[in-house]
Amino acid sequence: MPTVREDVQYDPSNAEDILRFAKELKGKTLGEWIIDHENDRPPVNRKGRFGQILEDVVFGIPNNSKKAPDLEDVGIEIKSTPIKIEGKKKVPKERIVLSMINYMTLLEEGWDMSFFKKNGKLLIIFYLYEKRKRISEYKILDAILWEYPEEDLRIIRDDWNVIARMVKEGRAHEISERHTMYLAACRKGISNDKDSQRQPYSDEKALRRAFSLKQSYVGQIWKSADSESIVRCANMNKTFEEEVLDRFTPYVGRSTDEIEAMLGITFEKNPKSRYAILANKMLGVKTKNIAEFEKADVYMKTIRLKADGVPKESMSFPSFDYTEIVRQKWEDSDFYNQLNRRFLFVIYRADGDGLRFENAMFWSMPQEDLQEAERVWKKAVQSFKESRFTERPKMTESKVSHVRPHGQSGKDRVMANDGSMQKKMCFWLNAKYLAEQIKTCGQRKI
DNA sequence: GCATGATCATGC
DNA sequence: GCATGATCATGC
Repeated sequence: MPTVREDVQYDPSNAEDILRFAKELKGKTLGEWIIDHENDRPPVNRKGRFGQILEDVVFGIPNNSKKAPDLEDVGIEIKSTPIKIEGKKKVPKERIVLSMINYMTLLEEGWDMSFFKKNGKLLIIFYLYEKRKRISEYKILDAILWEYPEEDLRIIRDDWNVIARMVKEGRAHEISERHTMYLAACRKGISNDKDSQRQPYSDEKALRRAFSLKQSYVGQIWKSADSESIVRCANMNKTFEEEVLDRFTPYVGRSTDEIEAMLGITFEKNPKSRYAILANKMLGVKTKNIAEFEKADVYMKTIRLKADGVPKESMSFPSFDYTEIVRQKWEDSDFYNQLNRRFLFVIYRADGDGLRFENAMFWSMPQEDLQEAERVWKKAVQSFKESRFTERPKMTESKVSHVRPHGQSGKDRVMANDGSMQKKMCFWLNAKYLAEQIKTCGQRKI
């Protein structure tokens, strides 16, 4: 029996071609395939039905539960997973369920055979789940070929070991999803005795379980589908930071007009985000979601210097929630988390009427300044606790940071910890402090 | 010229 | 509709 039907429009032995075919599904619905099958395949909304139809009708792979991946030649397993709309965001609706766990054979099969061989490479089709629609109407959002990044694989392998160890210790019946990080043993089927499984080192029956990728991890995969990778095609001998800074090199010293001309962009108006947009363009990416930036928690900020090298403005951070902040400790506060990461400063300097791109640099806050920020934060929190909302730390009181309004207008108010309505505020890094940091950091040279 | 308050533009 | 990054405006 052939692995795939003969009329499929892709080459099942060529991963690239499979991905091409899958990408072409974007924007389509299963309805486009199953019209002719309406009678024998009523599109009832039933768990897993979307995946079955997709594999069968679109990819031409008959339903099976064999050990080998769906596309055996290239070792690719096809998975479809629903995305739902939550507020304004699209997020995964479920975990992705992988192969069943067979407690009796798990240990002898080992990591490779029991897990990696079938689940190591996934072709993931994301579709938009909409409550009132039939599955033939769900729109396919995206398709990606997923291979686990090295650092994720380490964690997943640890997760697998946790599960295997419990089987080895005769505790398969105690396995739970909360024991693992990315990979989980999720329950499968109904929880009655009839459905329970034997395990090798105990007489106790264990629930049927399958390997699955946790919903939060699916969220990471989904996000990465949506972002771009800088190092994907980069020179492997360079570090990530070197690669990033190199992208900016051709523009160093050029005026923003020149850069815009080089990049072929024009601004009709003069949006406040102009230089941030320009920074993204110089990096050579279309979106803001640069995969490595997200993973490494790098925070890109544009800075405009006056001719004398001092930033024109202080640097703002997201506004805080009074009710939250008074309950938080410094170590788990938002401001601490915002500061305690790597920054990428994209720096422009005033030159005549316009601006010149000076350079880009990575920066992290020195420890002693982080302590100073902590002092400012604690002072602000103390004032809020005592309902002294106007006595917030001013720029003159600390060399590092201060608190200032940050709303959409002066009328932009939020509920404070004492129930009163107060102006929306945020922490800022002082312009002068930034000037000093840029100077010392700049001497280390990019 | 600087500190502080206020607001704009974008995108989710 | 609002959070966010960024910048503008004003008064001392």
